[in-house]
Amino acid sequence: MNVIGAFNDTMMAALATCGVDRKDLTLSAVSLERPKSAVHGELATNAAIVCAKYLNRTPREVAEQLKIQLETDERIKSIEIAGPGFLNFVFKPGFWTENLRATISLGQGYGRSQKGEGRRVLLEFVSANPTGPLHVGHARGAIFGDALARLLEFTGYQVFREYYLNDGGAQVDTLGRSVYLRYLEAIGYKVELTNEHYGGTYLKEVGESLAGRFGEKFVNQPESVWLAEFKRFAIDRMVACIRQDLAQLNVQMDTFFSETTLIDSGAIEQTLDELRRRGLIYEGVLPPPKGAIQEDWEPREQALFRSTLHGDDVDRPVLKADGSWTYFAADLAYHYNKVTRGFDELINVFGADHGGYVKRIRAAVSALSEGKTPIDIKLTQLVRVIKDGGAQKMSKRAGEFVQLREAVEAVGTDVTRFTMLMRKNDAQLDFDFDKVREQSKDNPVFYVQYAHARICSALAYAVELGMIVDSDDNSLKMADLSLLIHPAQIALARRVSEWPRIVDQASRHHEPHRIAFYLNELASDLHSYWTLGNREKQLRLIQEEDAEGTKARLTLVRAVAVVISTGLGILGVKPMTEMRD
RNA sequence: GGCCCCGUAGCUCAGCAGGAUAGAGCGACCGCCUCCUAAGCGGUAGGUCACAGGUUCGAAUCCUGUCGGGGCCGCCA
Repeated sequence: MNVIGAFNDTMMAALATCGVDRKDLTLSAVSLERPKSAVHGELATNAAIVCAKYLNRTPREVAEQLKIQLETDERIKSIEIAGPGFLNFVFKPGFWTENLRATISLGQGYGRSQKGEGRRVLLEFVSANPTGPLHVGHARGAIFGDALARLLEFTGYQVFREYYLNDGGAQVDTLGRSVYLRYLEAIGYKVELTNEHYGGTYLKEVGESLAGRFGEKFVNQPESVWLAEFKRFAIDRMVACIRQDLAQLNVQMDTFFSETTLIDSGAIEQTLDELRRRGLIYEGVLPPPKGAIQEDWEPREQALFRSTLHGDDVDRPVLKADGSWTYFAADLAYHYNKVTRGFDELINVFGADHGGYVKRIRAAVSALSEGKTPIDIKLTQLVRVIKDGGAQKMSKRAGEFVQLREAVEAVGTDVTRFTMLMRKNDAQLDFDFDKVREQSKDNPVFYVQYAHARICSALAYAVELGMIVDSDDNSLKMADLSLLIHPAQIALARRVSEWPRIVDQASRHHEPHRIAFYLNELASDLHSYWTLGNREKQLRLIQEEDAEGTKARLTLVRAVAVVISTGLGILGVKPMTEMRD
């Protein structure tokens, strides 16, 4: 049920009778939206302006004809032509309020759509190197990706959540050597970690486990004896740790895709063979990077991927000087794998430090799928952690980064999630430890939660008074909604009606933050209405002498609660039914 | 040098696929609880949407350039 969408269809039909071909592209520029100012009606359209040129008539004429067409519609109260040819609509109150009944009937299904038509989307996110626990910066990608997944599922897509595990590169050797030192340390040797090692104390227990398992077996042994085993052991531990961190954020992966399986299975060679067959791999010499002076740079002939044919700036090497694959070669194989798994769309969520990688991945997918598989790459910008009034530096190698677990334990999963979703993904974010744990009004999540809790409280009170049967919605479904006539009530109902449209836009743009902002506005409308009841007694939700009116008003706020609860669900935040301590 | 992101109120940020008089929160100031939760509400003050061109009936939004902040730039991942 989407009353605005339904009216939009009516309008488009009317436009067709004015002579606009429904397939014409100018129709995509036609909008039906809530004007900024209330004097321009409840909804306004630019249809007449947009189509005037196409119809070879003045906007005013088109507007007049549209007005006559639509004026007889039973939903309409009045239509006004304004400015250069806008049509401003005011609807009968029932247009908005009857939607409340539908909202309650549909419950968590209100706003859900089948826009995605079951298309299969592979969403790759987090993909942090398995060399330590997640930190606050990773949390943003994790939360963004997970909320996006929920949003897409809500709009009819089938989403697969995947973590790409970089368990094959040199950084994993570093990890293996680091735990070897911790292993020696656990046995009782004095060791010195250099900046060639990961110094985080979280590796100590890994060393202790290894000592417990192997005793002194690997002491004074060459790397070739122990490295492979220590690497594997450490990675398993790190992955388990990362899973825990994600679970604490309420994030679950469907798959962890291992880089080493690509190497071991020969998938990289196969992918490169395929590309070579298509003439996209060649031996060549790259120009030196401009600007930044690199004293050790030397021209070298190497195998290159012709990514410039697919929109990249330079061709990319796939083979290192020592004969091993570059990271990008593995990535080509990985994305070839994604393409051949038959997904309809790919989405990658990267951290800002991978910004320089976007074009070559796009080029890779374009080449590997022959332009058939669309890919969207979302970058999440940096998170600055503010603690004790200052920004914290994060350096994994030095082991002094702010661990995610610590943060979530301090502020809670819901607050962490909501806070990070109140920012657009490509804007920088300050995660202010001190503020966010205050549980005060500086915290938008409490504002929304509070609105929901207030409604639950009122409903519970009405049950206590015997005015409705229980918090089950059946007693509300029969309410006489024509009793809702106050502007504040209509405004609230109107906001509820916007929900399907907000969901649709957020989904289309891959921007879950729009849900968070909408919920904030909805909560604001609710609080505003609630407080009006202090002054104007007839607006108070529960009035014992007015049973029918009470039901109607409770229907209104119950619908608000449904939307808040659904919206929070998309963000992965639990609604609260009470907030008393 | 090249590429990507950002530049909107004192601060942190929204601004929907170009629409009419640019918004919210925080901070400042003035008000509102005998009452369904004041973790709330109403009001006042605060803007050359970085700058300059261009496209358009119409630009914070699209294009080009300049300036400023951040990120990245073969043999790290």
